[in-house]
Amino acid sequence: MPFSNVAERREQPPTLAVSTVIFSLRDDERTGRKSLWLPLVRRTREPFRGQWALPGGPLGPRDSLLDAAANNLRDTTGLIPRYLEQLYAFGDLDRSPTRRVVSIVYWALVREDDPHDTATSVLLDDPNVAWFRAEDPEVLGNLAFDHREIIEYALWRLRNKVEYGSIAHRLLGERFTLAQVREVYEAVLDKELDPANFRRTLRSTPDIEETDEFLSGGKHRPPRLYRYTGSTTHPLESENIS
Amino acid sequence: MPFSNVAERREQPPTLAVSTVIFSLRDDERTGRKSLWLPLVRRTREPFRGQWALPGGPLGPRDSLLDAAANNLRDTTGLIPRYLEQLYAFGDLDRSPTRRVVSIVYWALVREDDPHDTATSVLLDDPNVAWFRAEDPEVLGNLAFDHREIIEYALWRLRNKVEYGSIAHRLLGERFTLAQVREVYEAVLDKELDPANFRRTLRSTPDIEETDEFLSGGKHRPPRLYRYTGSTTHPLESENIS
DNA sequence: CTTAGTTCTGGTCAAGTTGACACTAACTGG
DNA sequence: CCAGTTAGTGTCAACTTGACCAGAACTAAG
Repeated sequence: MPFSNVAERREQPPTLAVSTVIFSLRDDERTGRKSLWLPLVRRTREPFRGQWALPGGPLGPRDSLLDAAANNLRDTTGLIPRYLEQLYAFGDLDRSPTRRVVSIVYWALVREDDPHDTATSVLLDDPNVAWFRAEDPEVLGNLAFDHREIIEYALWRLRNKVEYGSIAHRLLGERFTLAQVREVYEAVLDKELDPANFRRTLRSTPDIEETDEFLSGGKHRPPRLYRYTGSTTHPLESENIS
Repeated sequence: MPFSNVAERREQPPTLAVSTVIFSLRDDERTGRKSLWLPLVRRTREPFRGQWALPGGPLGPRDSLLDAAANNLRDTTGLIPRYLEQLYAFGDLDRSPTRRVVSIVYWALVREDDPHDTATSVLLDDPNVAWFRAEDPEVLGNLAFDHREIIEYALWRLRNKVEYGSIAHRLLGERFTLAQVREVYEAVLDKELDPANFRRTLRSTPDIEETDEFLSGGKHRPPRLYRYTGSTTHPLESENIS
């Protein structure tokens, strides 16, 4: 351990790191509904060796914050999310037991079946990366650093955001049924919604556009597919990955 | 200038700084209504010497991010806001022409007549600190660094926030009339609101409580004073200044 | 003292939105 | 072709919203 006491390490200039909370929608046998999952990486070094943590790493001198988050994510998990938004900067003095670290945390929404998302292969092969239910108390209770608070804050932000904006499409594919959008809302808000009323409100927003296609294969009338148009987020919050 | 070219300075570890956008509500003769004002400090050193900039400074090794913002604000402007919330971390490579700087930006809402707010004296005596209309194009067009974008983003966040939460009371005193709350909304949203309807909606929220007092002195029927109760913000976003 | 001017405050009404729910449409699988 | 399942439409009552009216309660002018 590089510093023997708190006073000493506090004199060091703060280190800058970047981490990411990634949410995806997956089936949850426990509830029968879909719910939110997130990938974690196992720490291979002290402190917190062996415990699960958010993917992250130091800020390189040549990377913007966003690039640093995206690059690190690619390297540690194989994920290349289309959507990455800054969540919060965490800078308390005692976040890490060994050094003063300020972490800029990003959050991402990914789709299980995204073609960009090469993660499936990487994640399956690497025992140090795995997906967990975002609200599993077992998981949240044993994370490294202050990552529990970070995830809980990310969940809070997600809920707030889904309520008054449309980010649901980021968890879905290019085309989607209204029932899929409803599943997103149900997973995030954790309650059931009336399909008919939900349809009515969604169709009244200008952001979602009907296509001529239908999704067949279910044991029922094939639902129409829709497409997302429009952008309600601030430029700062919708930068694209370079 | 410490580094002669871009490639060289980019190899340096990023410097961490903290800045703050402070909004206050003041009379605006131009519109007749109240509008948002913010204090800026004149830069005394290169780069951007002589131009106006947000108050800010480097992150000290012993300060949390919030403390750093609060302390710096006190030292440069004399302001001690009750409310300080993290806005965003700005970290693009070319924000500063001389060094790589990552700035954690906070934003604050202060009241003109806050007893905490010792700023009046300091601000009046110091020619390098002054208040400006937050949306004055003259001012926004001549700021140092990327501070124009930062302020515009802060305004955007403020509008979003005031729409679905109650932060108006932070710009007002302990007790306030409903008309004062309406003035806040009118200033932030930049449109007039119907007093009767506004009253109806405000009184239906549980966050605002009637008192037995009335405000006399106006040339009209004295309005009842109200008090704010309740807290809708996430713990992370309502930390108190130490 | 009266009256004009002002804002506060309570109310009404029509239009729009929301939640609950009934019912028909269109597919699959036996 | 019939049962099962979800898609999608329609309706109704309750609630919310915006526009506006009118009385209440103060100050200031005469």
